[in-house]
Amino acid sequence: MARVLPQPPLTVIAGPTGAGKTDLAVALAERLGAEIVSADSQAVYRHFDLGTAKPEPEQLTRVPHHGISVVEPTEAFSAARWVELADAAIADIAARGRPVLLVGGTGLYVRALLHGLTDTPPDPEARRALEEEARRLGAEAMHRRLAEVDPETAAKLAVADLLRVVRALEIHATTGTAPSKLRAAHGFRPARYPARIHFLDPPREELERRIAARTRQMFERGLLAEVSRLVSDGFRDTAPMRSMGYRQALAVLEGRMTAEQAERDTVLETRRYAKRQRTWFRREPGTTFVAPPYTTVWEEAGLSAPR
RNA sequence: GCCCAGGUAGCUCAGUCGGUAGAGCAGGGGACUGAAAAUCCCCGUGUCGGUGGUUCGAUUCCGCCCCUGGGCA
Repeated sequence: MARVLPQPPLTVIAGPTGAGKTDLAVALAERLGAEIVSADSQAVYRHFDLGTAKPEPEQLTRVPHHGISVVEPTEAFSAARWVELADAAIADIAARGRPVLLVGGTGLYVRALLHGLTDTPPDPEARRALEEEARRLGAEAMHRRLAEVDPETAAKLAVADLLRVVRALEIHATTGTAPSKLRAAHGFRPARYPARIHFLDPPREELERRIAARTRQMFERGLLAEVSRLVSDGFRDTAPMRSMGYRQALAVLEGRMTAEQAERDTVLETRRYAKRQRTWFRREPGTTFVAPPYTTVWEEAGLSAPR
């Protein structure tokens, strides 16, 4: 665990896809002489460029970015690995005497960085065994089993949420302790970084417009071509291929969807995702929701908003 | 102008043998501790096109009107 040093609060710029995080962050970073650490679970993957809406090359040269295109899609990535990367980047930037701007919409990553995760690394073997059992016995049986070893966690998880049920059983299998106990103990640790989180929250209509425009642009710029390249490079069954936009583009290439359907579907999914992001950050401590033109973000950084 | 089929939730439609109605999609709310752009949970009142009539009671039956689609002129 990183040592908690006395430091000014970390400025975090969060917000739904399409709210304008990148543009704001780049402008702000230039004025502050800051560097940007990206908290985006998809932008970490190399080769997945168009559909993840990474910053433009021109923006990347204007301000140093960290956490973008840093792993191969075939690597098993995780929130914990991202935290390691982010910790290292933050330390580096601080050593250079420059401010840090944490920018991104992945709630789990932000929370993991700010508060840490429990010390329960994954156990691929245990997981594989559990997944195999789940295939044989079904979700109900797995949930029942979790209820025996950790009733508290079982009560919180829906039977159908196999992903979390299996992970909880995996933690129990490798540590011999109920995950709820580990989490409760973890809750008492101090924050790893004090932080001010600004959640960019455009009015619904505006956000919908921006999501639609941005999705159209992705397809126009050649998302289908990118995906076809990714498939022939062997990235068909990787995590980022499952994300919005990529999933739909793949369906088009495999003849399961028309291009129009794909674009429409991507817009819908992105809208829903934006809602989930809002829900997540609503209960993240230290978060303020701000509407465009986001002047309070500038003011809190000690600057006056441009124009 | 005539004939036929429809007009029910934002959309597509089901249904009520007369007791004011329900699915899918859309939409909304929520959960989230190492896959997280993932995974998962919950939420259905709307002048049943309008207006008269029959009836204790009409969205349901009858008349007329309006609208939409198709056919015939």
